[in-house]
Amino acid sequence: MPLQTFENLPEDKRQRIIDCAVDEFSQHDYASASISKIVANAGIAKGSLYQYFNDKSDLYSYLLDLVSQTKAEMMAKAFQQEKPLPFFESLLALFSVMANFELQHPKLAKIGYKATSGKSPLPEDLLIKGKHSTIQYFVTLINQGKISGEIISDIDAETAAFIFVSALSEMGNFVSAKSLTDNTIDNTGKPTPAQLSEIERLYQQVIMILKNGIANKG
Amino acid sequence: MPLQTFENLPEDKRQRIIDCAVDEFSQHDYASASISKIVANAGIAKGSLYQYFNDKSDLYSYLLDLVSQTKAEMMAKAFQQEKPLPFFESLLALFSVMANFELQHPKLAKIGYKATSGKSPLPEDLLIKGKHSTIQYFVTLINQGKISGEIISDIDAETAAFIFVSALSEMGNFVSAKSLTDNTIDNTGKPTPAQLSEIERLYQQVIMILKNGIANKG
DNA sequence: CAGTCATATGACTGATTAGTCATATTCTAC
DNA sequence: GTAGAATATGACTAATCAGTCATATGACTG
Repeated sequence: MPLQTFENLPEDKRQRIIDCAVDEFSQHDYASASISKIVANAGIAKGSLYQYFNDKSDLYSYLLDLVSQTKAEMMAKAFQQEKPLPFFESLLALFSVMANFELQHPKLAKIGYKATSGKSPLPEDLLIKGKHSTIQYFVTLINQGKISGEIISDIDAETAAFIFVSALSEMGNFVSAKSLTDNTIDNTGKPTPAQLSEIERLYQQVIMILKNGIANKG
Repeated sequence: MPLQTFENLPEDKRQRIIDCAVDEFSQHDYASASISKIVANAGIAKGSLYQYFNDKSDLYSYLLDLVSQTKAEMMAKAFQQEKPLPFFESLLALFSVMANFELQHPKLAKIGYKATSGKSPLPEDLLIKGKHSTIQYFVTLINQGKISGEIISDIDAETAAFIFVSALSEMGNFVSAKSLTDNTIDNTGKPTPAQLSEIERLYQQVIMILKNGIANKG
């Protein structure tokens, strides 16, 4: 965790350091990310950074926390409402949160993606554990769907969960790849209404396919 | 491309160098992969490596070629037969090839995965082009399936293709993650029969879900 | 044996890295 | 104003990196 000195910093300076660190770690994996470049961009002395963080991995942990906290906040907002939703509405809400996270915090999303896709100093078993717990979350959701009768009971929950997680983790890339080819981007960092509706269409289509399949049963 | 001198090398030495380079580039992304470590492991002088390859990126290109050639060979073997298959059988064959590639050449698979998942010196647009062309391949396949009546005609082909590619690219990880938790691994590098049947079950399940969906329509 | 040529070598260069630490500056309290 | 604590600094260390090059080795030729 960062030292107290970092929390004591004036807000703008603290934010500038975070921004520069996020920039660097979103563009390079852990090993290649350069502390020297971060301090140069942030306009502080290297020694100063080591007043705020114990070492490189301490800074990296801080950023990972920032990623998961930001995502968790968006989740909490989306699900703040009442009772458990029907399965496919939960799925829609989840996809929506993930897509919005990608659009509103693309750099944080990249850091998270790098962390889970193998290029981070996280021990291999921790990574696998993380993925496994994400899959388990979906397994639970799917099993609830089976009980409520929304989902075919002899679907393999783990396989279905795997497909969801794959789609979910690649959707961000797909969305941003599509954005790059469109001319609909403004560079304010905020997604345009055109992008938003395009994305909404995308994940509704994805859920449609997962729900009904693509085979013609006529 | 590698220089002629590399092709002239005695087979065992050449293979040792390739093996060490594959080891290094499968464990680290391009920037972090170390030429110094490769030559140390291979037991050759650093100068020697530069007799065989122009520079680091030349060696890397060689490995990427190795990845795509190896995969292409497996594809060719799987599809050497006659006429175009029905859509879902093509899909099954494709999944099968990818899973076998992952199991038989896990290190090459890792290099390929790193190259497409953002951490390589490949220009961004080339990466996107690569992904796009993979998706386009599926789009074509799906559109053929629509014409032949196997696939619902108002499915969005690009969205479906995206789901396939996502599942395909994550399947390798999923398979190897499952292998790690099982006790069924022997360390000869070859997959055990138990693994193979487990994997076959997995991608049959995946195709089942993509085909029919998971919703209960009873 | 001598001459020629392809290959092998590892010390070296200049750049970059994470992290340190003695010194300097700034802030707080009296 | 002044003592003392907290913070800021950047030159420095030791390690590592990709890439170079003068020299050495060894194989083949006449």
